Amino acid sequence: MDEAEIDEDLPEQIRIRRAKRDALAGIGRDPYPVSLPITHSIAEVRAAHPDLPVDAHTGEIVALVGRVIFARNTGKLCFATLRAGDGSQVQAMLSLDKVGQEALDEWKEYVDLGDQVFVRGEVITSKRGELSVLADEWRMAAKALRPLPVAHKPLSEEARVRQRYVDLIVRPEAAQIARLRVQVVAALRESLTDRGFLEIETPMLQTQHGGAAARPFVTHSNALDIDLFLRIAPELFLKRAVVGGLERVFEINRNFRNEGVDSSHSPEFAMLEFYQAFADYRDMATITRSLIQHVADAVFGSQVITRIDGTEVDLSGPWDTIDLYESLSQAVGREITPNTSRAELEELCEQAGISVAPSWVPGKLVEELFEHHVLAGLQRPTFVMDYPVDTSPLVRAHRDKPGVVEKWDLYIGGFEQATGYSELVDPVVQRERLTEQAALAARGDEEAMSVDEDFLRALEHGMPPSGGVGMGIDRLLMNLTGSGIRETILFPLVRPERP
RNA sequence: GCGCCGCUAGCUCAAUUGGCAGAGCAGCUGACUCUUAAUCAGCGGGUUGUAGGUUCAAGUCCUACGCGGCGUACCA
Repeated sequence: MDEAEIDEDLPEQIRIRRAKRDALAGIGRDPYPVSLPITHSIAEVRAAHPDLPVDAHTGEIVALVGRVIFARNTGKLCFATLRAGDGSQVQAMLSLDKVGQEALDEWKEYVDLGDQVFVRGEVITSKRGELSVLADEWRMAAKALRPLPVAHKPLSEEARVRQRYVDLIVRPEAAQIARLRVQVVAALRESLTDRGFLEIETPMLQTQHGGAAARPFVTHSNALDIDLFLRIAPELFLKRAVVGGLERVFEINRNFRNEGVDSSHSPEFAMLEFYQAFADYRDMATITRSLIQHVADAVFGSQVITRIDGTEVDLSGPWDTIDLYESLSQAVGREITPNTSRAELEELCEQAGISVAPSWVPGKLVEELFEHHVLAGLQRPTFVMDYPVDTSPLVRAHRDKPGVVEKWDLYIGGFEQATGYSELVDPVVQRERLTEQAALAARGDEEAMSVDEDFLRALEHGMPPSGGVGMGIDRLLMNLTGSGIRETILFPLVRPERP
């Protein structure tokens, strides 16, 4: 296809903008100049003049760049609202008096919504009081070839996700969430570092499938000629570090799980995991609560947060703690224990309308029943304590209660926000558990872990009693902002568009 | 995976029983020196997701496929 044919296919608005780009170049105005003599950011100008009276002249000359998001042209006076990436805005004014006929005509001819423009001039306020730069000069900073979507109608969710660059321009909340995420992660790092935790990086490409119950993505190393797994969790490597004497470690990084995609699940998601030697799951619950509360204080200045969607979430105070088996027993009006028979659990599942897969272990049935009967009521932050042993192969047995492990799940806003363990450190017991997992895998359970001999060898060198926590970063953002997971991840995975 | 709903102009949406494919914003031309989603006058812009089928006639009905949303299952 030659260029003329391509031009034929382009939508009218893009053809016109291309022509403007070419025309600018034709009159010696670079539509994409390599540098511009900028003196101020829009935010700086705003901050320097917080409350000027109407029709004020400051005498201060500034030169700045912003994207044109609204334009109002009259015969001899043009207005444009310029927005910077941080969301700050200022009005540009071009009057015939100041810029002259030629510059004014060029402005009207070549500037479209979405263009980034440079203006230099005096900081003033208009007769309606709007903070403005009264230009004595303007230049194109970057000509946009595509029209901006309508600013007053919400972009469709698909367009927001597929073209986040546009979403970030037209929807301030999108940029707000992106910036919030950075602050949240920084606050977590600061908190953990202050407690003596070392941030370490462990393999994303792993030769064994372990650390969580999930189906992995598989890839291949040409050099080694072996299949590799994108990690589903960093757990087994962080524990190796603890064995080696790095007694407080954490990692904030991506995990990959080849599973469902919905409003709270993404195939790649960010996770904080941290491990502390000589701590147990109760200590880890305390730390987790103060981490999240510190994030709230640091980012929002309060533990009671008004979210972007207007709803409120209260993260303050001590959080509720409930026992998994006790709360379930209460909810179903019958005592459920780790000894409750599989038949009885299946019957309860049937009554609750839960379809039971034959591969499910009894602990899985208990967790399903718990989610069905108890979970819906959990809006306030709540630690759910003491899980079945057969669904938690990396957790140590409870010190008092037979049949359960020292594990909690933290629920906030109705979904799981974090999980914490007293880690299983006995290499003999760990080997038994992993061997059971491998047997499940051999029977076709694609989520079951394999027997990681190197990990077991590490444990055989003696791992101190330790607590560990995994916390979803995207989900923390969801709880703090009230958004779906695809809004908290800047560029979530989407199926490619067809050519 | 399964089920339901959707896909129409650059963007957001409408189109009655199957009967001429429309609006707002954006764009183009013109007017306007204080606008704020500026206003006024005029004008363009469409392979209705793709491929088939039924019909005198399909945006609308049927089939397949693609993409998306929601629900459900698995998972954090």
